[in-house]
Amino acid sequence: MKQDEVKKILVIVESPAKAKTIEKYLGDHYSVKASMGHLIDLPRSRMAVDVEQNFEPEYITVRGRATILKDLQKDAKKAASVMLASDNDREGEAIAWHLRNAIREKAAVPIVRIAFNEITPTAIKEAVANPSDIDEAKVNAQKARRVLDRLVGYNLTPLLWKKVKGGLSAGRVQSVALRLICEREDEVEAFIPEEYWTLSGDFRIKKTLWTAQLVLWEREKPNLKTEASVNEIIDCIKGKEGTVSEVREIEKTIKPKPPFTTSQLQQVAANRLSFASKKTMQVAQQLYEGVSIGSSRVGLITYMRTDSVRISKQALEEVRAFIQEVYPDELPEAAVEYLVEKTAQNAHEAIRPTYTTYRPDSIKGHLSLDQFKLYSIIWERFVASQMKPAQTKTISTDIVVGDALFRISGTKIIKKGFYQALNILAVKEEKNSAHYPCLKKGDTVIFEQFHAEQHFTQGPPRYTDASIVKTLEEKGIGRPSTYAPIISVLQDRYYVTRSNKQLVPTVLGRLINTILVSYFPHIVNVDFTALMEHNLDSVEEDLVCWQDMIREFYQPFKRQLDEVFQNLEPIKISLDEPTDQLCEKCGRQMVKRLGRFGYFLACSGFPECHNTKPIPLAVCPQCGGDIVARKAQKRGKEFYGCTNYPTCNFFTKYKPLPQNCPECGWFMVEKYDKVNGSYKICINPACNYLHSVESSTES
DNA sequence: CAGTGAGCGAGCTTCCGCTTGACTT
Repeated sequence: MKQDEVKKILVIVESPAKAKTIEKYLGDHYSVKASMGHLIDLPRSRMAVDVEQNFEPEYITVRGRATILKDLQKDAKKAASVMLASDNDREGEAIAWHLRNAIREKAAVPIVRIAFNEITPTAIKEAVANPSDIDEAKVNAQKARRVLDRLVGYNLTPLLWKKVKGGLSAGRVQSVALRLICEREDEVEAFIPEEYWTLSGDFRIKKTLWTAQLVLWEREKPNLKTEASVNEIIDCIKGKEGTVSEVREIEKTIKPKPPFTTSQLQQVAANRLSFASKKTMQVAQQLYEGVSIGSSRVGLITYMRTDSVRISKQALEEVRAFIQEVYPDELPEAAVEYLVEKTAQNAHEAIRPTYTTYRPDSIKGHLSLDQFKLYSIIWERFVASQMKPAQTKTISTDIVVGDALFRISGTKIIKKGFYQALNILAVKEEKNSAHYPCLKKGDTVIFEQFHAEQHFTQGPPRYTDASIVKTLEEKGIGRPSTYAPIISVLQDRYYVTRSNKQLVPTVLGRLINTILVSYFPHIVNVDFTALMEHNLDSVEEDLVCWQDMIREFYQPFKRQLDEVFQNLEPIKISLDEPTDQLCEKCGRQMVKRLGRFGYFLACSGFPECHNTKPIPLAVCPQCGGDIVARKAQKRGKEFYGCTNYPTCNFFTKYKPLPQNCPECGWFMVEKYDKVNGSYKICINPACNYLHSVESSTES
């Protein structure tokens, strides 16, 4: 009874997983609760920024978050004091500020702000011992950021509704991402592949056949545009003896890479594991929240939304002890330091395993395949980052034949260094050292055969999840928590589609981009965010008042906005795509059209003919009808059924793939299970055709 | 725990950033 009367100190953090850990560190006198992000924000339904009244924002409790806020207020009333421990960055400061205001309304308890940049007992205890006040200037910087994004988004978007059509959107971040993707597509289209040829020659040493590449012809880089030009060279050198003119050895030191930030994790997971950004974050969240190992639940990685490569002292000591034990020769004298980007807000550590001692292989049985893969790359990258560099030796051998210079080179690892910790992350050269021929200057070789090979110059690559995230991060656009949602929103708006792993703009996406770039080039610009961040810094340093910053941006923006609203003619170009289907009602061609609920087939004879139907995805194996996407009653998940329902009740929750089963002709679907990962399989339960996929891009 | 079944062509939609769960019978 008496214990209940002892008032505890209420600590409020953002993430519930963090709350649990911190409560453990702080002990009985503290109660740690989570806000789960922002609880108070601008309403979604209206602008809620009073441009006449000095840009005063109107804040409300976020829909669905009222109970959390009420509970926190209740807890605060019963507490001895409150410590606001939201993340130590701009958004975190704003969360703390809103919480303080809300708690003050209901409870007369002392409220302080505490901050820490890592979840370790030392850091937490130190933070608790050094409370401070909320940094009002930082809060103002967040306010400016929030208001600016609202003004941009909620002004540009209705312009698109009015001039193009409903359901569209525009914003400081998404519209720049769209622009990048569209401009890259322009380059891809403008690119004209050029033919070129290369020449290689085979020679033998004992039993082994080696292939050398032509690198110089008459002392110049060969510029071979046609097969005839290659043959000319071959004619000149055929039958001549080759002489080794030089053998060079180049040694190279290769340093390990820093531990993962969110952006780097998404890039590597996309490139190595074929994970979409969204999937990477979902799986990382699972690892962060914890998996059951034995009877306990273990959070396997640190927080996954971070822009920093910083590592806690405690983790450094642990990983060094681990390396000492497992790879004793690869432990550097001192811990390896990595530079934290100047633009990073640095509120969290890098993404790393919480305990290095949980080696991927030792806990594989407790993880799904995807969890195992993602955990492995996080673990490997972290351990490797604190090991000694690797060393390679490249032997490059030049062989002269007449006026031609051929070269053959091979690289060998001479010191494995951090490569020893890499398994999934290892690349070919790291796994097995390349061969090279044992030749020395003056040796002669006989070329048995020459090969002319035709090539074409490659155009610029389209953006992928990996490369768009990389670019956005480099330009400072978006934050770790938004990289994945940015890609999703472009797809949800039908601005961009995914083809294999590539991001391809749709006709609609390119139209929207053209409008935005034509009339708002300064805003839909990679430099706009950089300028904004620069100004926010001035607000944060209390050099500029946030309203002045916003006003300077808003006045010209508003003028331009009014002008475009008034003078731009509504865009009426057709976005319909022709199909080879004919309307069964009137015989005219059907077209693919984008409606409120996605694409559908419509008769091109509209409005005389009102025939519409869903897009067929596959042929029904039961009755030959069309399989189409359906939604279970409101908010339900999408499923796939036959258009002849209820006569035919064929039904599946798996999305049909474009190809049919080569064995029975039924359609194929992609399934996932924890043991095997993703695979393609025939929908026919009696058919066991299975086609495994190494890559799964969908989440 | 399993079952899930329109419409689009009119009258609602939207921003960025912080965080997790998530339908009905």
